[in-house]
Amino acid sequence: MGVAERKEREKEVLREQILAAAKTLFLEKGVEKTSIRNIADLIEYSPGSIYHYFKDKDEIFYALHQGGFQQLMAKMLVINDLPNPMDRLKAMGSIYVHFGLENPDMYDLMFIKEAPLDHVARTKALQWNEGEATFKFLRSTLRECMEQGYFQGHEEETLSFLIWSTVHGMVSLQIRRRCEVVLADRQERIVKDGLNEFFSILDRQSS
Amino acid sequence: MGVAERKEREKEVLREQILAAAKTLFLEKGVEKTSIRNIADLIEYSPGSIYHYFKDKDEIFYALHQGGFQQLMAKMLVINDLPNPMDRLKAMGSIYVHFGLENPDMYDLMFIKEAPLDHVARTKALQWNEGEATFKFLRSTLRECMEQGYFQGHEEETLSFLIWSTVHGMVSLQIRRRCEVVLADRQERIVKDGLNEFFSILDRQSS
DNA sequence: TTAATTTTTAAACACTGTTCAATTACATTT
DNA sequence: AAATGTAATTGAACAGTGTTTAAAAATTAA
Repeated sequence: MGVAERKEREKEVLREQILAAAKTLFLEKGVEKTSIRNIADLIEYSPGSIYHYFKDKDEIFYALHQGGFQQLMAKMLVINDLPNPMDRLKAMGSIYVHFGLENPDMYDLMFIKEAPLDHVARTKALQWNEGEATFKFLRSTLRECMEQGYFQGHEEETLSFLIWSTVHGMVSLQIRRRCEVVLADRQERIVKDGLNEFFSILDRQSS
Repeated sequence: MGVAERKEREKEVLREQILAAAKTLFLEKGVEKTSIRNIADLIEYSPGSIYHYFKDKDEIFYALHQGGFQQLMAKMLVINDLPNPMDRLKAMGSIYVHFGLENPDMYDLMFIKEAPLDHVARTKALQWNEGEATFKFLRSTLRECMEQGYFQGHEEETLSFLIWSTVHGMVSLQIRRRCEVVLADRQERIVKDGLNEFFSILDRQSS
């Protein structure tokens, strides 16, 4: 008698409904302005019922940010076509930056907001698997570049962090509106221009 | 009869009191967890009275973030002692990063939080003077480096943005706790190590 | 002393995340 | 079919948020 299994499935369906509603509202208005009551209204349930499916608001947005990492990872995987590791490294940078600029709210949740990491800190023992997987992907690509003679004298982990910081810095300054006031006229182009300058510096790190 | 002037001064005193109380609470608990009622309690006034001195909460935190820029600028000015522009550029990077790591809440307010720029957007015509002054300081230092033969083939404004992004990226990934989970063991050192790797790359941009 | 002006307050509004006792719905057992 | 047990759902409540506003208090000017 698979009644327990059916109820399990039904529960999962409602969980997904909550997440879908949360995502819709969140992409419209951002995390802060999406309330539990908003989500409950959209799926026509009472606010309290959401707490039978998620521990708190942070857990909902942790689940959403996981979807973001799957999106980003899927885009990243296409670089495996490129045989040259330096091309892969640069393609990763482009994909990362484009993802951030095209999905600013999701990027915000993944790399800026504290909500998902607050949840991580309270449950799993300081394990942010989503971020770690992405970082390892960068590290392994960089290692291949170093094996081909690039970035001699540098340390793999530190340089990976530096590269991540550079692209994250550009995206987050743009997303959090520090560009539109300092570089008003070039607002739209500045990140892409900056990325190209970055690539030309990377290319010169072969000797 | 200087009664108008005296009242003006008294009003200014209370404005400063509000800001001081806001700063105290904000450095203890951050922006979000500092409420108007908290500030009012601390100076022993009613919550409503604060709105006679500040338009809204954003204006209070805009005023606080101005103080942060003064702090940062004061620290920056000591680099004028250094005759070599490349030394000045690197010193600026060190000062910027140290400021961020030692004053994470203030850095957060200055370069990550949306509160101050929300206020900018609503009042002045898209002018963020504080950020602009700091950016111009970086640009003029970089220009001197380029005059000495560094960073040939690069564009001053774009490269300034790239350098800013790099240091901002490192600080903000650290502050928003994306390091402690990905680089758990090196959490404390990673930003300083990253900065040194960055300096060694900058030094090589002379040919 | 009266009139006018400024400052301050308490109360209210419309929200927020979260908890919890009570109710409803459903499945299992008698 | 009726009674029991369990899981899902609810509405109300709690303690908080930023902000507005009408009334009151304090201060200045006439």
